[in-house]
Amino acid sequence: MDDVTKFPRPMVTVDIVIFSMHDHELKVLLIKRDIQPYKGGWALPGGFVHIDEDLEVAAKRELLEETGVKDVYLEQLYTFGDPKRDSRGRVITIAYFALIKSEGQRLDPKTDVSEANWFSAYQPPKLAFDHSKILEYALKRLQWKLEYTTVAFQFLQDKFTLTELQKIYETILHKKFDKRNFRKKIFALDIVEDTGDILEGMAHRPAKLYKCNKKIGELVEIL
Amino acid sequence: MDDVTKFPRPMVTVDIVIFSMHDHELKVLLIKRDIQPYKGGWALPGGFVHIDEDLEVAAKRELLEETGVKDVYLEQLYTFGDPKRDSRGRVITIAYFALIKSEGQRLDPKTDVSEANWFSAYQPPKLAFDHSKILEYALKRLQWKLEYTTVAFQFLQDKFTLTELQKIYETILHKKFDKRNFRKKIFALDIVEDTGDILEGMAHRPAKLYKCNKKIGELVEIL
DNA sequence: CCAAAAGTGTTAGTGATACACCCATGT
DNA sequence: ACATGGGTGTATCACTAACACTTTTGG
Repeated sequence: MDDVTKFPRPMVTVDIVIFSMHDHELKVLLIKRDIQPYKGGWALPGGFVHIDEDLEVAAKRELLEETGVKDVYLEQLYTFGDPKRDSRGRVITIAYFALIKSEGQRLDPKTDVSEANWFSAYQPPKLAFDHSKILEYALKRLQWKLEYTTVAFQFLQDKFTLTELQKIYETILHKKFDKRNFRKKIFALDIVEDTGDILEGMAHRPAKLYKCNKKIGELVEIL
Repeated sequence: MDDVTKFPRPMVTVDIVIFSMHDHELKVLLIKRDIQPYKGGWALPGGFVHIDEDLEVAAKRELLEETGVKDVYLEQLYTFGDPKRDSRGRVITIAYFALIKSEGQRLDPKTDVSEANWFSAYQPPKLAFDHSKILEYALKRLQWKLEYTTVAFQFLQDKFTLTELQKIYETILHKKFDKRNFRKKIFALDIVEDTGDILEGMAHRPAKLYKCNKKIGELVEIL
């Protein structure tokens, strides 16, 4: 058996768990399958890796094709390879984890998909294949990243208020933070900068707008 | 294109970065390749995933076949899929991260391999394919795991002295710790238990032997 | 008695938590 | 003037970091 290229080969896909924050709720983007198996069911966007295509490139391509979403924060999540996870045969999937700014983009699926939609990440519908397991794994990663890196800013526009930032943390980690302590911590970490602008038009005192001065995803112990 | 099983398929392998601690040095297990490409060169143990085999099972099987090592702590590390990483064609590899007790096992390669040996993990020889990159990634994971989980105990026998434990940390993280503070921390975390035994026969005061009372890899902020 | 590693406490500083009131705006 | 969320400081407690000497053994 010297010619290793003769081994039977599995199929390889990428699946993307993409999160966003809408109306103070964490959302995950799902697509409605228009082919079997699980036709008509909801699934993570994803698809087959082309034979000459890098994995991350494949993930970005599938995301764009199936949902119209681009310019995301993307990182590899985990590879799922249970031999029985797909009834069509051996399919190994490399799952990716993506974040996108709230109200960032319109959904505009192009291929293979009848519909793409945002769902509550904590109460998703039943999902095809082992996608529920992948989603759970992604949620854990998101929580971890929030506490130890600056990914939270990825959910926000370039300019944001500290209350918006705090809500991101509270929503994803399911706990309340003390406003004064939260701000003290953020300032002490020196990860935001006052832009000088304020958010007007509210029926209360206008909030200062800040921007992030670290690279997204940079390792900084936040909480 | 409804029959997705007709897509051209990549090859899929697993590679295992297995660490151990010998003579206060972190070691990685490498095998000498006896087939092309990189014949005669050093590489991480690994090989093709069988068509009906779970990924973790494949990693354990390859490790046993190529090195004789079993009963390891094993977790998935990362999936490397650069289309050019293997000259034989498209090969995607799921890298695993493994730890084994010091002086745990004898090396006893069975197949496809002329030789298996331990090398300094920080000054390894030139490696085949992109295995240097995989090793670097594994070293980072190891350092992280050491600080935030109880994996360090995986390097030690069931009973160990606190100085042995401290040396694991110092060797892998490249820094010295104060003996008193280190012990205070470990005791405060309540992760070790006095066995009542002592390590005799040294030309100095004998050390107490402790055991770990947490599951290996459990999440506990150590340092 | 010497060498070598084991074992042990205190202090000062830093960061975490808990907590309540005034401010600026739109209606 | 009132409702709404924005913005701020202090006191306590817990944890971290720095630091040196005595103990026990074998040779």
